Amino acid sequence: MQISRKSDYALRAMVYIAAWEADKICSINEIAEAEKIPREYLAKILKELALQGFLQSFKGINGGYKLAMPRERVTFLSIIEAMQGKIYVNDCVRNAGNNEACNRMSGCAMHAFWNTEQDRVIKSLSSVNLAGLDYESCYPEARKRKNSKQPVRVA
Amino acid sequence: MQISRKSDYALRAMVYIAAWEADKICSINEIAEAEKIPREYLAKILKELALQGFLQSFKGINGGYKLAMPRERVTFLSIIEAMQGKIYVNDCVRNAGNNEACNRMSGCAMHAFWNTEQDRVIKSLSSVNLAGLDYESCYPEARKRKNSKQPVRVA
DNA sequence: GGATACATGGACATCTGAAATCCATGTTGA
DNA sequence: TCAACATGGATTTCAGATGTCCATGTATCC
Repeated sequence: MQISRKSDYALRAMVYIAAWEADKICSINEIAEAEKIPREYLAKILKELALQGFLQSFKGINGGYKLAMPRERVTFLSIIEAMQGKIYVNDCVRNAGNNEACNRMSGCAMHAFWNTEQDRVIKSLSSVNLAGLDYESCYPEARKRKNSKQPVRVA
Repeated sequence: MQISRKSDYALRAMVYIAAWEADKICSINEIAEAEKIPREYLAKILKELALQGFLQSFKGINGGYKLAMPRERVTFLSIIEAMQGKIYVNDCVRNAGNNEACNRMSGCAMHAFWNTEQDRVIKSLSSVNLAGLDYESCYPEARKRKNSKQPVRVA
């Protein structure tokens, strides 16, 4: 895997939105400025996130975006895959099962390793969600959320 | 990180060479054919690996490459970094410490996660080396190495 | 109802680096 | 002298990531 800038932007935007009260609507301009993300590019990303059900969009003046689902349900992995598609540490793993499988598939000396590594990465990225972050130290200006119980990330 | 095809080729080539007795010299053509790697591209890769001290090259007829150091000393990470340079799961981590550090560095809600993830990946890739692979099942045709004690990969 | 501040959508431009190829040259052993 | 190999460098291809522009639609406010 490689976290593309696009995914990183998406994550930052989602984290930013998640830092505020659930009903606050954040505009593209606001997020772009706060997170130093190219405005037009961010617009694309947010639209995509909305299409994929992560965000709810509001048009017109005072428009913008807010989370479309509870923070607990939004994992890093889901955001990243929404932007980049499925991620793989190595083509060796990506091609497992199809006809482009690596030529020494069955006996590939490294295959077991890549598989293990792949699982580990997926598990890690799945283990963090928007409810498990330390918003206070990151966005002190954000109003505190009502239910501020923060599940600890699985080590 | 993302394992580029180049790194994958390099790994496969190194694994192939490591499967044989230490004094066997493998030609580019031989490796290219066995591992299905574009011949000219592989030539570049092997030359680079030689320059960086992983392989020893032999010119002229019957020329080729053999390992330049004990298999134990060649980790996956070292090969990958030789091909791609330092790897990072996210620019957030790459820029740590320099002036392009992410704008919310100190309070970035995700920074701790990426750091942990980065360490984990590095540790994993460092934990496998050319001495810890199951060559028998992968290269049955390869003559068995003399010292065939195979350290088990750290789980 | 007009001005304003938003999102939308699509086309376009840029840029980068991975991946691959070509070919001319040097080296060695039979 | 030939065959089989490595070396070196220039060049190409190509896709995808990244970013920009602009015309259009929509909701709110005065």
